[in-house]
Amino acid sequence: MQIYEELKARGLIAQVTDEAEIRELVNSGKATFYIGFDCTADSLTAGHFMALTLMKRLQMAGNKPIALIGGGTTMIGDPSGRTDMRKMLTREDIAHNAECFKRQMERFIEFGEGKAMMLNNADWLLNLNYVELLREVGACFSVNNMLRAECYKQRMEKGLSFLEFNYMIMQSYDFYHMFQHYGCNMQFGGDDQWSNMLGGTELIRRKLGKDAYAMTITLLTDSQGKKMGKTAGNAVWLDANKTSPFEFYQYWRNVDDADVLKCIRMLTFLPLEQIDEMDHWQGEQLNHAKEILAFELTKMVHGEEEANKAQATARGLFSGAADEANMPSTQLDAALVRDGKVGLLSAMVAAKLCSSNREARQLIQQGGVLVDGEKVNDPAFALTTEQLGKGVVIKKGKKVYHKVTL
RNA sequence: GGGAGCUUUCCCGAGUGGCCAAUGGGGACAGACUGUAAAUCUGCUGCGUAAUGCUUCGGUGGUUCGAAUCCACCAGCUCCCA
Repeated sequence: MQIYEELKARGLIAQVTDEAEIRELVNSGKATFYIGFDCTADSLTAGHFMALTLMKRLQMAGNKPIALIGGGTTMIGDPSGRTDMRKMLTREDIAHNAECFKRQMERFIEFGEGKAMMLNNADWLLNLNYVELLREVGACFSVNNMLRAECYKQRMEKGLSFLEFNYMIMQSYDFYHMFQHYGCNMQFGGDDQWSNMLGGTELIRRKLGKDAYAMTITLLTDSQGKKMGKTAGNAVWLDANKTSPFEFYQYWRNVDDADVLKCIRMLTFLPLEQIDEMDHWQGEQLNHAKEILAFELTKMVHGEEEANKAQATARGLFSGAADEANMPSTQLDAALVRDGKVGLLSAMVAAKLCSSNREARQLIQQGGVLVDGEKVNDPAFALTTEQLGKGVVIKKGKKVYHKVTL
């Protein structure tokens, strides 16, 4: 099976500009393609991960990836898929974030001579001259068409600033620039980028009379149609300091039945034949599929060793025999000790299991807290220093485990 | 540039002088049931408690015994006219 067919079979392709041409291009390994990453945070997220795997897949098929760091476009902020304006970031923040992105990407993609390239659009966007740009590319864009683009339409009610309106032009310019200077003939991106990407192919056609292609990746959404890769509004990060390998593992371990196979197919590198076999798994069997998913992804992001640890910890915890070695832990501040004890409430807040004593108390009263396997009903419960010396496992709800020590 | 309106707790959205920490919905979290799933039902959702305590309703200042609610100014946003 060739790469294009594989991508299709994995359900990764959402929209393409010209299927026949693109198939030919990627299958023959002649594509030089880019994917842009706007550096709005200091770590990549699970959402970016899919784009990285796609780069890798295409690289393995002989194509040449360009990872474009959005040092310039982040200065503007992409309005696509958002109902409010992004917070403006400073140049320093953006530079810092770009650096973090770079380090994380290097773990997945091989960069270097003849391999993948990493570029930063700050290098050409930040020095553009306004009037020149307007004359050079501004003339090629129809405001009428832009306003019809899906990504702006959604914003017509809430309001759209001129700054954000220009995002499409910047992204188009990126493609145009890389087409000329790096032979980049294709762009990939999330499906919400479709209109921005078309802007680029259109610009290249108008300015250079050449064809360039665009393809979007299916957005990874759960069965409710919500974007995956977030917990309680927080992103699942690839940085181990922001989302520990255990938490990362658990996130995937807990996906809905309805989404496991889709995730395995889209995100892992397991052979399709193997995945097809899992396809008819039902009920409890899917639990095993979830384990496979969680393990595979953790392995790719944090390495095999961490994946094994996370899996062992998870298995131990949920089969009752607690293996405390790898669970998240917190060392309590000695200042919390009163009369040789630390109140459970303050311990839980210190471990960030709750945001306030109030919340912790409520949890305890509802029977949601176990200390070393014993249910605690008394909010005044305290942990002795001897206990803490050995380490105490606090279980919040069904699946949050945390070890506290002194 | 002129005019109208809006700004409430995580989100949407009630509330137009005391009965408001503030209706309702969503989400989140917890309990039961389960397969570390979904659905369902229940609880809970500012902070702190011995407590009728404390701090909130864009910002600042004012009126009042008392304001999220009234007034003034400022800021942000939306709409209409130019």
